[in-house]
Amino acid sequence: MRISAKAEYACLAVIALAQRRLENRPVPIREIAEAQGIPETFLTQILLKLKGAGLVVSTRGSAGGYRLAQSPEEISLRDVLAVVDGCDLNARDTQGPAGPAAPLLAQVWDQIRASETRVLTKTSIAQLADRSNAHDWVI
Amino acid sequence: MRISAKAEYACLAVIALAQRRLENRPVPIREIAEAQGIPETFLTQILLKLKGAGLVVSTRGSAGGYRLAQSPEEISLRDVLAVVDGCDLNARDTQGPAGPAAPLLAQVWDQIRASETRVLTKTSIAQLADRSNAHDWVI
DNA sequence: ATTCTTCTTGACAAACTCGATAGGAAAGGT
DNA sequence: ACCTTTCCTATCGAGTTTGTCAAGAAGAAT
Repeated sequence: MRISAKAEYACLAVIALAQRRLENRPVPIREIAEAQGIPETFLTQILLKLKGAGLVVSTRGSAGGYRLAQSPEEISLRDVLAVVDGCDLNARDTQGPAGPAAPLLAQVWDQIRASETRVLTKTSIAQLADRSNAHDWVI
Repeated sequence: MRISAKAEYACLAVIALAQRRLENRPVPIREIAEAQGIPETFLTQILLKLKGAGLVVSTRGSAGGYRLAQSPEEISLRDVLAVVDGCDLNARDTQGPAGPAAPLLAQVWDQIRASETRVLTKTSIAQLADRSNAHDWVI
């Protein structure tokens, strides 16, 4: 029903990493934060989770930063959101009000989540990164 | 992305009212709360908002309670959710991070919201109430 | 009139989200 | 060796969500 700020930031960060992949060097947090307009301290925590999930890898030190662990074509929006939203994307809460009408509603929520998942799964990070580059090109 | 407890409670309450419409009498909050497993004091606030939006009407006094203001066929799930979620169902936040890739994501979020709205608009309270009655009938 | 039921209203508390702050650890440059 | 850069971790605070609690107002039944 509602897209959290954390989720959006995570997606933007991964897209930014995909766009700078050709430079073949780690991208510092600050650079991503400034480019995408994300609070730097919050992005720190998000990238840490993405690293824990194996989506990105980090390098420490003077020329350190983050880079993608996989190719952008293999990463879907759903993969990113599954990390930050705690994997409860399509695992519905089995602890509903348990009233007689609750299962009916749950059925509708499932239907909504299914169409949501369909869109997220078919949208890869590579698609978004390319589209964004194309947009910059026009300007 | 996520369905709030308040939203689910509101839908359950309206469905419950639809099911007891033939009895032609106001249904007290307590009765709805117990039947659907909703915290009674919280349901109080939700019904107040639904009344403010003109979806239900209330009668005070000894034989008082709530009843639907319209026929269940005219009420869609979206109508109910629009009330409790503060009308920001399809009005996307124009205050995004404003980074270069943000519009691309906003486009995807819009796509998701659109398919969401499609499901919610086509699902009427009457459909859910009937389905629930049929289910009880089988048992 | 009194009492009982029910809605109405406002204040309050626990949990989560969004972000800031501060200090530490690892690695590279000099 | 030293110092800078960067990641890493923990904690704290404002705001929202999710409820709870208690006192009040309005109407029906007796």
